Amino acid sequence: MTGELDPRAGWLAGDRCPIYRSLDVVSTRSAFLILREAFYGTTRFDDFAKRARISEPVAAARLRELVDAGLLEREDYREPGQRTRQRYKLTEKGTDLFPVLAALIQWGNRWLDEDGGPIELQHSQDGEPIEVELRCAAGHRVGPGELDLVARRGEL
Amino acid sequence: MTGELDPRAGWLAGDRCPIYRSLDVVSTRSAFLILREAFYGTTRFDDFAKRARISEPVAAARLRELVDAGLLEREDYREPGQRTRQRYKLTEKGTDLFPVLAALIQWGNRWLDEDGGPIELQHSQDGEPIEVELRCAAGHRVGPGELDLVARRGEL
DNA sequence: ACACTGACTTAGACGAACGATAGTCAGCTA
DNA sequence: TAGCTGACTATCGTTCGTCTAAGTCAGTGT
Repeated sequence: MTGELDPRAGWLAGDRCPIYRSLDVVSTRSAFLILREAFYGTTRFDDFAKRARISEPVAAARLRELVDAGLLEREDYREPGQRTRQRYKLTEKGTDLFPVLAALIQWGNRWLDEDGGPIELQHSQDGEPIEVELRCAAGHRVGPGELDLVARRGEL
Repeated sequence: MTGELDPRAGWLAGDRCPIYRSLDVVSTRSAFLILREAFYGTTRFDDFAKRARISEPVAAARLRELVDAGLLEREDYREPGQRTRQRYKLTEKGTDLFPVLAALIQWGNRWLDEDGGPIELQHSQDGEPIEVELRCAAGHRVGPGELDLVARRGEL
């Protein structure tokens, strides 16, 4: 990676760094696993704990944090003949984190599993496999060596 | 997200899940920050510690783990008149993790910073801003509701 | 020969993350 | 009214991630 930004400055190391900030919200394994379950369609407390294979206290803590951070929202709902319960739904902010998970899936499939991984993502319209890619506003696909990191106007 | 996969099965919860496996390699904040620095061009031990703002013992531990996992490689090098030193370089496996970092940058800029974030990624060829996107093999851009999670042949 | 620098390691302490186990509480259902 | 279930909370102990402070060690420059 190149760019006008002098990496020696290290000025991004502070809390303005978007990576650093993002990691404030999802830095733990359990947070990622809870989000994974949310994307898979899990909505109920017990299911989060069971499917993410984390203990209930951890599930409760993580769900609370993710709700506080605005990635999930708690919603009352009632099935006929049942009492009112809560379910957890991804907000737009939470949904927008999906590329991170998708990139982890893709990388894990490619590098950590001999068979290319047990699952893949497909486009529901045509069944074609999905890839995470970097693309510039002009529509070009961007390879690893073709990107610059630049400061926004007024930031340096 | 929909798909043939019954989320209730929870069969992905184990260690075959690519997300889970990926998190084995990079689950800590310091690992992400070390990788961030590697992408920014950092190569030397001290610089990793300083720029990622982590202590030297943590830098040493993380660098060792990342080398063991095959994301970085250690290389001897010698500047004229200097003694032989080591530097850390991203391998292909490590480089291929960049979309994860890029997705975190994008999400952090969008949701955690009022001004859209201090930095952005640009295509070095034409200076256009870069986005992380999901695209299927047929070339369609894939939105949040348009993806299926499916098991690979022989996996279910 | 001695100081200096880069690249670490060692020791000790602390809080956060996590698991296991057990308990609570509200509202159906019998 | 008593039991059952879903959704938690409480307590305890352990491991993990991290820090600070200090020490090591090899090669270079003086």
